[in-house]
Amino acid sequence: MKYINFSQLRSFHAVATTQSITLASKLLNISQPTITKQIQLLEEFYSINVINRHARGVTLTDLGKKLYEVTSGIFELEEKAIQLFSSNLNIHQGTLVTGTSGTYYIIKLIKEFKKLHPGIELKIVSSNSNEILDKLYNYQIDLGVVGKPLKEKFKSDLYYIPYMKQKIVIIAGKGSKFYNNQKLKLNDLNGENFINRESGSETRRVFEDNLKKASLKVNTIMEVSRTTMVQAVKENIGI
Amino acid sequence: MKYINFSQLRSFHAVATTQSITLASKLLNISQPTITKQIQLLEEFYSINVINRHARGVTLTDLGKKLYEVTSGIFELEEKAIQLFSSNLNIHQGTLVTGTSGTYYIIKLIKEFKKLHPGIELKIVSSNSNEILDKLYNYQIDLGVVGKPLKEKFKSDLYYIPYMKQKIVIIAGKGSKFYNNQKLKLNDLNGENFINRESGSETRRVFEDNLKKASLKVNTIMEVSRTTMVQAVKENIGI
DNA sequence: TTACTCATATAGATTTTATCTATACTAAAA
DNA sequence: TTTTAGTATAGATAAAATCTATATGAGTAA
Repeated sequence: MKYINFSQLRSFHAVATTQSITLASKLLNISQPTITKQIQLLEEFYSINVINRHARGVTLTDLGKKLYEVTSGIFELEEKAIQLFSSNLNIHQGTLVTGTSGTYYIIKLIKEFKKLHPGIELKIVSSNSNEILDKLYNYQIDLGVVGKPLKEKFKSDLYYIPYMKQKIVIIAGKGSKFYNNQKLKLNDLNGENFINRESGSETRRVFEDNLKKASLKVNTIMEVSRTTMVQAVKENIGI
Repeated sequence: MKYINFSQLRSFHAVATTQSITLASKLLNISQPTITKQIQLLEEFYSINVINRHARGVTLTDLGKKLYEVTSGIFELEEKAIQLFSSNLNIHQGTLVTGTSGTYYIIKLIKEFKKLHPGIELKIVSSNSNEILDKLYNYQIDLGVVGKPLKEKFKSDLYYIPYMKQKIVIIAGKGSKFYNNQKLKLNDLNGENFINRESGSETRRVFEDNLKKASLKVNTIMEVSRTTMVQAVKENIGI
C-alpha cells in the first residue's frame, strides 16, 4: 500500500491527457491493451475507479480528475529531472548533422532534441539508406536514421539502436477487389499488378523478400517514388 | 530519453534520504544489491554521477543534490495520490481488531494504518498462531498476522497474502564454540545442546522440521519463551 | 433493423525488468 | 595487522510490462 506503481500512473496520466486509451497508447508508444491493463491494475489494486468507459472513449471520474492534478505535478517534475540530466551533458554549442532516408520519421526526434539543446545547430541530410550509412562511416554525418538492418561491414564500427517499427501497407483504389478488405493475407497478393517503389527502396526490398520467402510473386507494372504513389493508386492503375 | 525509470528514482531517493545504500535497502524493504544496481543503471543510462562512493557509505554529488530536490517533490506527490486513494475508501469510523502471534512484527503496519485512517479505533489481540486463525475463522477478529502457513481447512475461507520473511537465528554466548562463527552450517548443529522455544511455537516447529529434513537432531535441554531466551543464552546454559 | 465502425477488453505468449542469494572487494577502524 | 562496515558483482529466479491477435459492445450509417 505504501508505494504506487509509476508505470500505472504514467498510463493513467496519458489517458487523462488524451481522454482516450487509444490515443494514450500512441502518446506513450506502447500498445493499447497495455494501457487498458495498467489502468485496470491501478483500479483493482486500490478498489477505485479513475475512468468511466463509454462506447466511444473514456472520461475521468471525480477521483480521476483529482488524481490527474497530482500526476500532472509528478510528470512535470519528471521533466525537470530530465532537464537536470541533459543540462549536465554540457552541450550548449556546436552542430549536429543528421542523415536520414525519410525526414518524416525523425521530426519528433529533432523536436525533442531542439527542446533539450536549443544552442545546438541542426543540419539534416536526406539520402537513401545506403548513402546515409556510407556518410556515417566516413564521418560526414554524426547520426543516421535509416530503415534497414546494418550490413556486417558496419556492425563493428557503428553503434546502433532500434528506434521504431514501421508497417508496410497495401493501398488499393475504390475500384480494386482489395478495396476495404481487412482480412487480406499475403498469399492473396500472388500474381497481382503492383505499383511499386523504385528499385533500391528499402520498403520494396523488404516487401519482395517476404514474397520470396512465401514463394509468391507480383507484377510490378509501374515504379514510382513515395510521393507519387498514392496518386497513381487513386487512378486505379494498380495496387 | 523521454521517460525516467521511477524504480531507479525511488532507489536514488531512498539513498539520498538515508545517505546509505544499505539503509536505503532497509527503508524500501528490498535487498542492497538491488539498490546498488538501480543507482548504477540510472547513472549509466544518463552518463551522470549522482552519488560518490566512499569506503563507509556514500554522499551525494552536486547533481545528486539537485536531483534529490526534484525526487522529494515527486515522492511527496506520491503520498498525496495514496491519500486520495485511501480517503476514497471512506472509512472514517469503526473498529479494526487485529490478532497477532507477535506484536513486534505489526507495529509498522499499525503505524501506517493509523496515519491513513486516524478515525478508526484499533484493537490488538495477542495469542499463538493457531488461536489467531481460529478467532479469524470465527469472526472474533478482522485481521490476523501470523508466522505460519495456512492449513487446508482455512485456505478456502480465508484470504491471505505473504507479508514478510523472517530468518531464524542461532544465539550463542561468549563461552560457546559457536560464538562469532559466521560460516556456521546446519550440519554443525547436530547433537548440540539447545535452549529452545516452548513446544507449540512456530519458530521451533520450522526449525525442527528443517533439522528433520536434513536428518539431524539437537538436544533441547530447556524450554523458554521468547522473552527469557536471550537471558538464558547469556548465562551459557546452551545455544 | 441491420451492418459497420470505432474504441475498449481479453487471452496467451514473450520480453524486459526487478529482485534475490551468495560472495567478493575495499578502505577505515580497532 | 586483522576486523568490520559498507558497496559491488555474478548468476539465478520471479515479477511486471508489453506484444499480437482477436473478441466484444455500443453508437452510427446504410
